[in-house]
Amino acid sequence: MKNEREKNTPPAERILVAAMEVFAAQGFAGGTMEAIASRAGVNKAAIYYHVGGKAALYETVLRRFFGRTADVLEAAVDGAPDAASGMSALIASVSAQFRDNPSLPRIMMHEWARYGASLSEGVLLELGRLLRCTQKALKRGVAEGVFRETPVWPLHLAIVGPMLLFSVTREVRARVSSHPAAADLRLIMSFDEMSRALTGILLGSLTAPAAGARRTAQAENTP
Amino acid sequence: MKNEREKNTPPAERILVAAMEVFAAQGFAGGTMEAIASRAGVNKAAIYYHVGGKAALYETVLRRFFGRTADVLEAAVDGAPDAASGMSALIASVSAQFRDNPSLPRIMMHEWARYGASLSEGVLLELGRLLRCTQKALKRGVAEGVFRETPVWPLHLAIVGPMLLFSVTREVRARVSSHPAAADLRLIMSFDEMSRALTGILLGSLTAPAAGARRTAQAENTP
Amino acid sequence: MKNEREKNTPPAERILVAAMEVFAAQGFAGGTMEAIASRAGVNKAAIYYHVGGKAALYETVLRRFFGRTADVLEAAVDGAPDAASGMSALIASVSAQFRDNPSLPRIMMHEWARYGASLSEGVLLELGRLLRCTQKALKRGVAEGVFRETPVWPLHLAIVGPMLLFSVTREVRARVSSHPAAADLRLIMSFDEMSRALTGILLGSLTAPAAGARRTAQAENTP
Amino acid sequence: MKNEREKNTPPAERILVAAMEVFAAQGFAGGTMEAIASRAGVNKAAIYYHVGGKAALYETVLRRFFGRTADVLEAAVDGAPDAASGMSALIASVSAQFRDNPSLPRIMMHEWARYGASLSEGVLLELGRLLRCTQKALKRGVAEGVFRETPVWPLHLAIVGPMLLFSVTREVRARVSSHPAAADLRLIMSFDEMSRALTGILLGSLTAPAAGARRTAQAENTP
DNA sequence: AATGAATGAGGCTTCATTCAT
DNA sequence: CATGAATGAAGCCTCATTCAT
Repeated sequence: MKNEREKNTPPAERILVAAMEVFAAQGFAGGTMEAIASRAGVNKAAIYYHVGGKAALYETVLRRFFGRTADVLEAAVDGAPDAASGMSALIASVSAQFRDNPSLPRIMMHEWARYGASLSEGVLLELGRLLRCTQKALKRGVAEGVFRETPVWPLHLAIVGPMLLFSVTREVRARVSSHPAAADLRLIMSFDEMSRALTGILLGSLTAPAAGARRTAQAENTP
Repeated sequence: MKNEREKNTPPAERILVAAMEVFAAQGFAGGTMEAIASRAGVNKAAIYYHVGGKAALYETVLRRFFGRTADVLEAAVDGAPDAASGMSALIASVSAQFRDNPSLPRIMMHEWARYGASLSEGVLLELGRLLRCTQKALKRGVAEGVFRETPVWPLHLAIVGPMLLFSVTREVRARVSSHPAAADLRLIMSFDEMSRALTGILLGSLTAPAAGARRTAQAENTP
Repeated sequence: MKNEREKNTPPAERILVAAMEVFAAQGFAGGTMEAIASRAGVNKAAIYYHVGGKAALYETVLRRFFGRTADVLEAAVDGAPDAASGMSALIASVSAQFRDNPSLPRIMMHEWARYGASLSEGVLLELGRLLRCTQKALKRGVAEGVFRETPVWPLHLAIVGPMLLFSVTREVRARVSSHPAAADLRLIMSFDEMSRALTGILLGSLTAPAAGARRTAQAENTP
Repeated sequence: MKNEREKNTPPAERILVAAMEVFAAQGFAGGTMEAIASRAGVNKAAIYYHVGGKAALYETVLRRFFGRTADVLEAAVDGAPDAASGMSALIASVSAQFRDNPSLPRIMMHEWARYGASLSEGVLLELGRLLRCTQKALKRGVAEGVFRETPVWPLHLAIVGPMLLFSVTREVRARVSSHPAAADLRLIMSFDEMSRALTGILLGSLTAPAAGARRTAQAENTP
């Protein structure tokens, strides 16, 4: 019962937010309607009245929040002055989204782990928009001649995967960081630092003269 | 009830494997003792006799399979002739582990998404070993003068994150790939291809003259 | 939402008809206010405004439709020129009532099966009028010397019982009649045919010289 | 919690009996698992363990008790020395079944009123056996030359319908019989009396020289 | 070592009913 | 008059766990 805004936000909206948080923390199976209702400050039956059953609620949450994220990423990519800063902005935006909406990465991970059991056509469309952002940022760089030709899909994974993992390990890292055995690992790091480090890795590779890739292939085949 | 080996494997082992698979697909909350027992070909009560309750079973699964993975990765890193191939071998090993044991990435994602609610001291130690592998591979390259100084943690995430996401999206990608809108995205890719692509990106960045990083920082500050 | 007359019939009337139909098909416990409201084309709350709660609605339905039936039967019996045709008209009227208002027999059966849980004083009076119809038709025949002295109650049951069962089995008989095992049973029969067959049985018995009854008693005692 | 036999009867049996009684009194929708469990003296979950969900329980009840009734009726018809006593025995058996198992007529009426919504293939077979009993008794009489040719189905209804109605009105008749307005109706009557009265009506008609039927037809067509 | 039976707790959902507008 | 919103109570069902054998 987050009393802060309980008054001014319509129940349907409060329900969606509460559901997002509960499903993020507990997954679809683990999240209970009871927990969602109490967190949203409404009666359990109100969820059925406004949204429908558990499955409908979950799907609505997925579509809604993935859609909003896609909106933000698209804006970030489109607003950049050049290709390199477009890619940087994309990564920074992913980072910021995950930082400001910690439920997002969690619910994504739960959902992927479940074989995307609740990924309806509508949700998949929103996910597709996310992938299109990476594609657009990449294509622009290639067109401007500053990025090497690179397959989209691994690049997308290389952006989202690390940020996902970084985001969801936040609490565990904080818990573990005080442990002497973890002292040298520098587990604590801000989203900005992580975002910059990742940008460094990826932009470095995208703009390099493809030497790295060649050398890697050699290393792979040599043994 | 995988009849294949039901006869020759001791019940306790069968239970752990079944639990791994069920928890991977459904998460901790969604996986039921009934499903695990039936998949293991044993009575429900047998699980309590051999392993203990649901929480104990889950924790045992985590420790067991993370431990085995750590064993394999350590061997891969230690067996490499030089730093570059060590890093390549690490990435390839992660890829192979996820390919051959599809439950592994799923259960990891579920667990991280849940705030590591079941990450006991013992499990954390196994996870620490995983991180040490990246650290060791990186340090060696730096010592040999072929890798730039790089923070371990982002590098680790940049290896594991993409491979995790790649692994768990396998089925959904297969489902979606026939869709016309996904035609140009080349979503279908073998673990080997993905592994090589990722190796290219990361080794390229690790061995580059650090120019990328610098340029990135500029891009970030320019706007 | 039977659009046909939705406009011209007052809400209270539409509600009663809808309730009749829903209660007939689902029984008191199974019929929902939601279903009734939607079928009547009104808001759920309107039912409370116009009629009252579920129990009041049900009772109103019972009284209303049983009362109307009693009106019709009384008219049929009173309008007959002689005793035999009075009895025939009674049976034919019961048959016609059940044919034209299929909810009537169903709701009666539900109600009787429930121990007449909702049979208030008012409803019982209407039911009493039904029984009086049989009584009147019988008495007239006895007075005219064409009917044997016969107990009213068994006769009433022998009229209403078969017609009830005939009416409510309509759909199931249609479903089953195509089955080869039911081929010789001639389950499909019009209300008119059934009514005539029943009239034949009952009038035959009422007008017979009471020999049948005596012989029956012998058969019973013979073992 | 009928303490009488709670000890010696297996739970599955107790559950079926309790379900029969509860469904008879309340119908399918109105009967609750809670009520059934408590009446059977078992935990609610035990019902799911032994029988399955509500629908399965209901169907099992229908099949079981209709089947038993068919057994009894078949035996009665087959054991009679001649056609007339066969028909008498059939009617008497129906009467005795309804008397000794008051849930039977109630559940039948509920089920018919519901459009036979739960009449699966298996249950329909048992119901078919009931109809076959009437058919057999009738055919025998026709073969022996003592019964007129008569359609089976109306005869069956004329036997079962009145007895059904008689049985389920027992309590209401008792309640109403003290009312002065009902004094002359002789509503209270034993099952034996009712059975004999009905036998008189039906045997009288079956053995009559078909005069009744002819006269009836005249009466119908005259107006 | 293994299992069929049993159960208390809790989860999802429906429903009759009320109320402010 | 009419209705959208809201809710407490109750219903069906599942599940982790225990226990006697």
